[in-house]
Amino acid sequence: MAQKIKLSTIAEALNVSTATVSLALRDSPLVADATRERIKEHARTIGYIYNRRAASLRTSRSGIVGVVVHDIMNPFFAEILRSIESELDRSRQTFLLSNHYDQLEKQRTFIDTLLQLGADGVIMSPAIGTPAADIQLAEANGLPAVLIARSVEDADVPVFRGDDAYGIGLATNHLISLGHRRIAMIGGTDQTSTGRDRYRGYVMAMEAAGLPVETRWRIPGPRTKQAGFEASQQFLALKDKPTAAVCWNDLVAIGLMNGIARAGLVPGVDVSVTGYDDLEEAAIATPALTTVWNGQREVGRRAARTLLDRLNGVEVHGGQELIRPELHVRQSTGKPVER
Amino acid sequence: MAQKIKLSTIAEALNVSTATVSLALRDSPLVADATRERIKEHARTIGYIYNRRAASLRTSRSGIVGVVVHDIMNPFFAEILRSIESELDRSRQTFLLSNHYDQLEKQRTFIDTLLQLGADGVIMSPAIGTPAADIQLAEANGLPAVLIARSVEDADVPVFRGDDAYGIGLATNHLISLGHRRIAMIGGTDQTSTGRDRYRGYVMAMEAAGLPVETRWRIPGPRTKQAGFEASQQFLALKDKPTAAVCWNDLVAIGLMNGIARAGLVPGVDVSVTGYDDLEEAAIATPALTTVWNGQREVGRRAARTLLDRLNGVEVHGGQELIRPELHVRQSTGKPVER
DNA sequence: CTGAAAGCGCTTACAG
DNA sequence: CTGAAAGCGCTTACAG
Repeated sequence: MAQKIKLSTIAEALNVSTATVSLALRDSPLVADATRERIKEHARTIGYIYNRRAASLRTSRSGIVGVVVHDIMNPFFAEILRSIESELDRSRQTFLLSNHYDQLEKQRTFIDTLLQLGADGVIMSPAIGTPAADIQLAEANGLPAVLIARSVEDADVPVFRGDDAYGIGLATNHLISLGHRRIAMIGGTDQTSTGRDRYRGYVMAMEAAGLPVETRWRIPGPRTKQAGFEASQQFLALKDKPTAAVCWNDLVAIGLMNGIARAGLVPGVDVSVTGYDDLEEAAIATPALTTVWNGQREVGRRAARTLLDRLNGVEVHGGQELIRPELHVRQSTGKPVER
Repeated sequence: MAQKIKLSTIAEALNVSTATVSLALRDSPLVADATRERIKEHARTIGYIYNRRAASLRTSRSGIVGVVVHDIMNPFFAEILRSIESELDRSRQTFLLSNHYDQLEKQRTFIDTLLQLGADGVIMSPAIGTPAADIQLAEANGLPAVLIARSVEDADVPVFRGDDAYGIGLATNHLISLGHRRIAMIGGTDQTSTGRDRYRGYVMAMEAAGLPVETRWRIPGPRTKQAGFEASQQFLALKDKPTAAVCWNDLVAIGLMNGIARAGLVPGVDVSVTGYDDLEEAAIATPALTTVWNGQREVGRRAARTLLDRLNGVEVHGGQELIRPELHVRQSTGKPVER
């Protein structure tokens, strides 16, 4: 690798100042057209590489936006990420991705890295137990934050998430209207705002219909296909086995249906199952999954836009913005069959 | 946000030089223990944030490693990424992730960003059509590269991937040994080294067993669950319908099985299906999928280690390193049933 | 429209 | 063991 090419290399070769080169490369109208073209042409031919670290040290804007979620491999987040990506792409921000796997320490390390790199902002689905102080620390050091999927109490930043209580109510009421009276709730945890809201939505719907809510019908925990698959055993062994299951998300629902099928029962007939999120996969599952669309693309798009607005100095108010979910009925739910 | 805290803030407060502070914070043995502790303690209490841009401008090491793959949401890559992540984590490198969706332009933009940020290295699954020159450009500008999953002709860098011809041979031979004679190959493309190798492995196994290879039994293209699902129609309408299908990967296989089930046939009985990759999902599919373990974790781990070696100045030789796949037999394959 | 000079916040020889 | 000074490669007032 030859001598490093920098602004001054170009400046010397063309007999102009580095200031002129700098301005020309950034298409400043201050530079005469001819000069600008000459400079850009030369930069291209000698293979000049812009040094963003140097620029950012000077300007204190880095062009980096951090995104941290529980797990990027989870298709729910994957769909959100895709829409954040496409939104950010057009603004020429680089996005730095990370998982925290719900470990506060990992999340802190990532935020620290962003601060060190002088990132312009962060979009995060906060790890379980994130204190408001962690977010305030970021904000206080010039790293504006926008939350997705989960909220953090007392953190005065914008939050975009689905209306979980309402959404799970749609699924529960759908089952009730089909005639189900014993309905289980599988998966989720009380440690997240989402978990609490969904359970509350389920209980409210049951009670509004005058149906009993048995604590043993709740199997908390599962959030993955594998865990849903394993939960099927517990579900099938339940005394007064429910005829339907409201699942935490599509992954749990699909796993549960696989487990039910493995046990020789027919999901959608012997047991009605609802999912949540409406992943691409829901429509091609067997049977096709009745589920609640959770507005992933919308969440990602609005979170990204809001952050970009903040970066551009637009005044943005904190607080939750709830996306309204929709029920998508398919083949995994039907009238109850008693055997 | 108050006055920005920097090295000199600490130096002035404690009446030492910035050099001493800099050394102390990086645990240099050159600094007396007492001084070091005093400095670190003070840095902590006033909330000092290390400015990596400034440091990296000076040292020309950034602590950033780029990783770019076709699609991080694809579980095959997801598993590779997880192992890269855990390997990189212990070396305190930050990793910058990106998708290129097989678009050369996106890949180029990403590599360019890495160069501008002064990244230390890149691990990539090259986009279809990546010329060796793209990789040489990176290397020439001080960005060492390591390839995963696909190779690029004439690029003299380390490559880690599975032995695809051998692996698909395992699946094909398994079906042949069960008595299948008409075997389809679903998915994949001739535009990637992986695609060519897998098709070659299938053809070789068929010919070695003296079986005919009909071009209409090949349905190229599908690489996703959705596409596999859609391909089932074409497959089921085939003249002399094959009794088994070797699929490009687990996603295609699961999609295909869903499509077969939707048509009223029983996958694993009426049609035997094999996958490729052995994703976590393969074991809980219905029926459980017979597939070929493709060594994702191994690929990620070794690619990351090799890159870290290069960063530490260890001499590394270019060229392919093939991970040997293994057949995992489950319920989706059985003796042929003629109707 | 263009140039000379200062400065962003670190680290690294070098001197003591 | 510690300090004074130069320099990494940009951008930004300021002057002309």
